[in-house]
Amino acid sequence: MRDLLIYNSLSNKKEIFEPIKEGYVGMYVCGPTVYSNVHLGNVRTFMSFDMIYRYFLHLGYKVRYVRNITDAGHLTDDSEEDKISTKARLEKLEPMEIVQKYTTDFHQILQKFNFLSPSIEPTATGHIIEQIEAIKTILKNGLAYEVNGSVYFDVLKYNETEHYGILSKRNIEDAIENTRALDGQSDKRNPQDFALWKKAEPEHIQRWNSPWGVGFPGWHLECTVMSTKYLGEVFDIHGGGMDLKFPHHECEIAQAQACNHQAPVRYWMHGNMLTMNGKKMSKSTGNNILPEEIFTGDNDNITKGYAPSVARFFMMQAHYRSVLDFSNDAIMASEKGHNRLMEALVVLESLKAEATSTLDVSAWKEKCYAAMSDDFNTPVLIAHLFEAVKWINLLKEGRESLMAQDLKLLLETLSVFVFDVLGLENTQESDDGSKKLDALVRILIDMRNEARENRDWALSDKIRDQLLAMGIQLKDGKEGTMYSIH
RNA sequence: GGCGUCAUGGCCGAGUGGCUAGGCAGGGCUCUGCAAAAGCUCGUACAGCGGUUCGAAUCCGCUUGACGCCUCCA
Repeated sequence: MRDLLIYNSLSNKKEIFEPIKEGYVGMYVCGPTVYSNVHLGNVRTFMSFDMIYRYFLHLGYKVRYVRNITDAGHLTDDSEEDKISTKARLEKLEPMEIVQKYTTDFHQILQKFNFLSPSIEPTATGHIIEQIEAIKTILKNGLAYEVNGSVYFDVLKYNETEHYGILSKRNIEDAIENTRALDGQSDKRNPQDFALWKKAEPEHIQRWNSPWGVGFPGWHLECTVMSTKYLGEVFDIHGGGMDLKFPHHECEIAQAQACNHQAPVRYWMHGNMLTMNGKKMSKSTGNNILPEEIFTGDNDNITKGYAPSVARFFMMQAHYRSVLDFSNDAIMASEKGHNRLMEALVVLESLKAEATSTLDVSAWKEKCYAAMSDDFNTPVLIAHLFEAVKWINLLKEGRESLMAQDLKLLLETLSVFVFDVLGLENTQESDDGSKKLDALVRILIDMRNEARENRDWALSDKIRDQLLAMGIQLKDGKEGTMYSIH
C-alpha cells in the first residue's frame, strides 16, 4: 500500500502514518459543547474528520473513532458559572434538558450533512468517576494540589521534567512574562495552572461528590479520560479544531503524561477555521451561520438556500488545514461545480463501452489516491475528479472511448471518491412526491415538443418560460429534453 | 506585547525551485427555431523590496497587510 502522509501538529511536518497496530486506527476528536446550536464553523472541523474517517475506512483500516459530547459545562470566567448552567437558568430548564436538546440538534444536523457516526460518542457526565480517578492519580504523582475544595494541575512542577507547550510551541517562561493582570481571586498557585476539579458554589447546578467535596470536573480532563479509556494510553490520532490546540490539547498532553508517564498521541491533527467576512466564526461574537440557515437561505449573508451536499462540497474544495472563508459568491460557485459533477456521474452510467480505450483510467485513479494520501488533499482530488468530468463529456460525444473494464473502473473509482470518501450526495433524490412531479414535467415537455414540431413557438416558449419562472429549467439536448429544479 | 499561520489571475481555492491545478465568472466556438442548458476552447496569476541560484511565485531576509492562539470556542 502507498504511504499515507499526515501533517502532525506536534512536529509541524508531514509524516508517514504508521499505526500502532497494523491495520487498525484509533482516532479521537474533540466534539461539541452542547449548550447551543452548532454553527457551520463547528461543522467544518467535524466534517474534515468525517472525511478522514471515511478515507481510512476506504483504505481498509479498522477504525475506532471516538468523538465526545461535552455536557459537563466549561467555566467561562471567575464567576463560577459555566455555560450549561447559565443557559439552563435562562431557559429555566434542567441542565440535562439543554444537553439533550442540543445533542439531538447536533445529531440531526450531522445526519443532513451525511456524516458517518463515530464508533463511540462518550459524554463527560458519563465519565465523572473516571475523571475523579485520574485526578487521584495526578495528585498521587505530585503534579496537582488541592486548594479549598478545588484541585489544580501544577504546570510549573510538570514543566520541570516535561515540556508544557510542546504542542503549541510555547515556553512556559514566556507565558509567565506575558501574563495579564492577576484577578486576585484565584486559588491557583500560578496563573498557568488549570483546574482538574472545581468546587461548586451553591448556585451551581451541575455538581457531583468527590473526595474534595461537591464540585465538577475541569475543562480538559474529560478528553484525557475518555480517549485513554476507549483507545488506550497511547493512540494513533487526536484531532480537533485549531483553536483547541492551546490550552485544551496542551493540557490533555500534560494530564496524560501525569497519569501514564508517556505521550498519549502519535499524530495530532488540527482542522483550520471557517471564517465569514474574514473573521473566525464564533458562537460568542455572533459571527456565524447555522446549518439550518444554509439549507433555507434564511441568513443575511446568503441570497438563497443550498443543499447540505453543496455545503459539504464547498468545504471539501479547501484543504482542511487552510482557513476557508464563507461567502455567498463562493458557495454559489461551489453549487454549480457540485451539480456539474453530479450530472457527469449520471451521464457516465449511460455510456457505452467501445473496443478500445483512449484514456488511461488506471493512471488517473492512481492520481486520486496520491492526492488523498498526501495529507487528505481533497481540493487536488476534486481537481482530478473534474478531469474525469471532462472525459465523460468527451466520451459522450464520441471523441474518446473506453473499453468495458475501463468504463467500469472509472465509474467505480469516481463513485468511491465522490460518495464514499467525500461523502457527497446526488441531491436529485427521488421520493414519491418528486416522482409525480417528474411525470408532470415530462407531460409538459411532450406538449412543448409537439408545439415545436408544429412550429408553434408562442406556445412552446410559454411552457418553457413559465416553468423557468417557477424554478424548473428545461434543457434541450441531442438525446431529448432534460430538466433541473432550482 | 508573546507565539504562530497566511498573502496566488475578476472571485473561490490547490500546488510547486524550471513542466496545465481545479471550480465559478468572462471571451470565442459547437449545438439550437430563438434562447437557455450543455459541451469544447482561451486567459497566464502568485503582496512589496532585497538576497541565494543557470533559473523563484516556489528557498532566505526585511517591509507591509490579514488572520489565529495567548480567556470559553471546532
